[in-house]
Amino acid sequence: MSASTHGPRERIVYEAAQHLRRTGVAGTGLREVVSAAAAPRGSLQHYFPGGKDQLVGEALEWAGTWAAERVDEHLARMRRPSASRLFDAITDDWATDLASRDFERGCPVAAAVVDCADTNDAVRQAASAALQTWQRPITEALVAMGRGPRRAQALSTLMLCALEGAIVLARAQRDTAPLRLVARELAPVLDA
Amino acid sequence: MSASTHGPRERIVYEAAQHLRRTGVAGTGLREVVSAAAAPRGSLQHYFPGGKDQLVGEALEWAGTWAAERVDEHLARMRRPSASRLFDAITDDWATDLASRDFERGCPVAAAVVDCADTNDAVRQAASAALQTWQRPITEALVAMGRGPRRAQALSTLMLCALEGAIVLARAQRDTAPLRLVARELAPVLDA
DNA sequence: TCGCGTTTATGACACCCGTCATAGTAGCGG
DNA sequence: CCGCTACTATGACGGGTGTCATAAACGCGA
Repeated sequence: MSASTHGPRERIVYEAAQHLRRTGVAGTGLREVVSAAAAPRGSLQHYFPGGKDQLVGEALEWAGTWAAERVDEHLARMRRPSASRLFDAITDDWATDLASRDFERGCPVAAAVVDCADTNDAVRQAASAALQTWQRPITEALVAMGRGPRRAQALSTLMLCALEGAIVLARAQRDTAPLRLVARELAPVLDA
Repeated sequence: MSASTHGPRERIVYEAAQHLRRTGVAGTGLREVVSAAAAPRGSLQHYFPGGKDQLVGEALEWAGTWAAERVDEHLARMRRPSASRLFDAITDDWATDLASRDFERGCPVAAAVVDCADTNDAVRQAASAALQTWQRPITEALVAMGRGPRRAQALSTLMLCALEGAIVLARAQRDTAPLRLVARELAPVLDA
């Protein structure tokens, strides 16, 4: 969960993602990111000639694969996996993260969509791709549990919708209740 | 849905809300809002001495009450209202709005939360209040349908979570499918 | 030791931001 | 007509933004 491999480039991408989670795309200053990453400012134009768009894109990609790996970890840890148990684990992850950091950080993908869906198609596509990266292992797990591909896709979409919305509500009211609620209410649908 | 009463002040608030929906808080420039509202720039410091925070706060409040009224309209139009039918109507509203405007505009409340939950508590509180304003008529309708107050509250929270998340996913992939999906999948839970 | 890619350093650029100070104009009651 | 309030107009300020140009240091192979 910390700064992946130790190069400055990786640290910048990681720190960009974290900053995205807190203040969105427009609120994320490149100078600030670089200084938080303890990286030289000159590295920006060297490693990210595509400018801010490229950096944000890579941050989203990183976040997507990180989330996907996290899903796999949860699945590996379960002795008898089920859809509701997986969703429980994911929402619990987020509830813990939100509460422990005082609701500072949300989902970077949601931040990118909300800020850029209209004005920056490159970022929007990166967000969409990150979402797919995240969703794939969930869908595959559901298939492994016996659902048909279509049904698995629908259920994983439902999970991400409820999760993203619950994160927004949780941050708004500074309370993890929405996350616990969606986990509880969706369980019957997910396990049906 | 257009510019409420015709005063410059109202137009500014309305236009601020619309701009929030497109580019978030940080991406919303005051000069731009004022010019879109065809209002004099001087009106800003006259009507909103609290600065940008006040304007954003009022925009969120306006959006909250507007959404609440919309809920009441849907309920009034139904001959035999049910939880799933109400949720259908709401998601359908959003799907139509998103598609008709090419996924330009999302939910202003989500935008405010994503951008400011960490850095601007005044805006965060305004977002939370708007969410409550929106949720109340839904909860009350569910009570009128026979649910207990606690259950009604839980179900309305579930609706908003799924809706907010579905809006994010829909904008990311430029497809209203997530909205239709959550409406379909949640129906059994809502009507149980 | 030289040379040459890779990486870093730093300052400048033009632009947009929110806020404020200040002066101006309407419009209405007296 | 005056006077006062509500509103508008406009320019400036300080600061932050992403981007670029340019030069310096580094590090490794020859």
